[in-house]
Amino acid sequence: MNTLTTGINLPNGAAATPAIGGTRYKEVKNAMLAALAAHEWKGGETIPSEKRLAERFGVSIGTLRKAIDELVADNILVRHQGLGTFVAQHQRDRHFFRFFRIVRQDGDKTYPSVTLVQFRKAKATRDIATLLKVETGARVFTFINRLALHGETVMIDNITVPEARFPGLTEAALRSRPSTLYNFYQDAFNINVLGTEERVRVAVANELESKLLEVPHGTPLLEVRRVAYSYHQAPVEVRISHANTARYEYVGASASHEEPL
Amino acid sequence: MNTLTTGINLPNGAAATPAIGGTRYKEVKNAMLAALAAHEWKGGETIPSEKRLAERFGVSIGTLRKAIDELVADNILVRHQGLGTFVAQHQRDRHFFRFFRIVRQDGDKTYPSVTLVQFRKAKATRDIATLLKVETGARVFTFINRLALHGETVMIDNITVPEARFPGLTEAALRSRPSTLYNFYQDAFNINVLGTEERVRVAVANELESKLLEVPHGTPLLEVRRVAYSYHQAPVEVRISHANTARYEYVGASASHEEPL
DNA sequence: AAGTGGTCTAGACCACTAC
DNA sequence: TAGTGGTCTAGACCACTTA
Repeated sequence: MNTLTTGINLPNGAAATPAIGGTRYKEVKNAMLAALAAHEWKGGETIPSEKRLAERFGVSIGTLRKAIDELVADNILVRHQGLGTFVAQHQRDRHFFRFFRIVRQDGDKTYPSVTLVQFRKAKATRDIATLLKVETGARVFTFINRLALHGETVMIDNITVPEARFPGLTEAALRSRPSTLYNFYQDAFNINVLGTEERVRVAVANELESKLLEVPHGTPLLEVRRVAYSYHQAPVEVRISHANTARYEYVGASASHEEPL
Repeated sequence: MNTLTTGINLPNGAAATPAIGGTRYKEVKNAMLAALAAHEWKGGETIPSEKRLAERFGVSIGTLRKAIDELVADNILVRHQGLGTFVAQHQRDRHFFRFFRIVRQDGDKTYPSVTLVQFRKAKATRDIATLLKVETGARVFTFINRLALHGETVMIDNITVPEARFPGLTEAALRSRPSTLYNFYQDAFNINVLGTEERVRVAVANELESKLLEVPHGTPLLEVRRVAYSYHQAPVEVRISHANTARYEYVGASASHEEPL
């Protein structure tokens, strides 16, 4: 009952940002997400220090940290003690296996060697358009990658991205990208893939796939349909993969806190 | 430079528990995990209040809360404002779809109707024994479930559990369980399934499966191999599922913070 | 040495639940 | 009304990085 301390804490709702989120730290988180989506801070860059951000949003360090905690848990930010907080960047050696989930049956994980097999402009089919949330017939780029592990072709990726989000994408740029595909999206088009949804079923090899995978026409394959999302759950890529699981397999759900990579 | 406040914080390492974990809240988390593994608090029960636990472990409420935060993130504890903190319990309507990942191709999620098809005692094969971390030839129970969705048989589960952890398991008990299988493990054997690992590939229907799934012998099916883990990553169940993905499919990795159910 | 994030504290106030 | 968890604060001290 210390009446002297009454009123020390600001009443809730007096936040500097008008964003709605129920609690202060949610408001701060949303404000930071908005800044990220608006490219105020870009992939790989450092964001302002906790102290500065706390002042900017008019909250205490503890509250600011709780907002950042969640953005780190979402793999959107990365903290480095002594260095600062960074916008997470897709890198070959970091988080690559969070998206690439094909491993040898003995558990061995290796990076695939990727070859671009086909690249063309096209118009979105109804199904693809629905997944990408664009109009049916909207202009898209579609390309096919062949993935090999230990020298063996294991999977064929059929990838579609909307032209509106990837203006000026060319086959040459795709071929000469220095790192992973998602790193390329981030560097060249400011598109940050934050998460994916995948559905898996059995399919059958078509002509191209049976040729590239060196299996008989009609061989059953594992089909993985992926939609990749950026900020605000905006879909940015649809990918249909067909894998030969004779010696490799798909790492499915883990149903526990995300495995450390 | 307020010398008066020097020494207010206890030097690190003066924790009440001898458990090692780098930081105080990790120590507290480990101590709580140990208490949970030792069944000091059982599934569905409430644990002591934050205030009491903070006193017990000799830390402040904030530190205690950080330990509980992680246990909640791991789906081991559940908080209810005004009620208390509980040991999470497997329930049909809560988290069921975290483990059951077969949905209709249009995305529709329904509970499967499960029928026990076979139950017998057996000895662990080398492969199963390796996964369960028991001796080859150790006594196990193995049973087969048929799962139907919308009246259609979609998946056959072949489940193996070690007898040492499931003493006295009977076919009758399995059949008369009132809720989900993992809820039954928890209630009847104090075994809390905390996470799973799954690998997916294409397989082929054997005689029993083709009969139950009503597909021709040799039809390609989706094979899901699961190992379920309890505290300390102890494996408690191996499950090999074969699914007909003509109208249903497997919900794969999400690569973002765990989807809200 | 200066600046960053990482941990920890002690306590206020709010929201919810049960009695 | 009492007890619980949920949010927020203000600040101390530690560990790490760079210069």
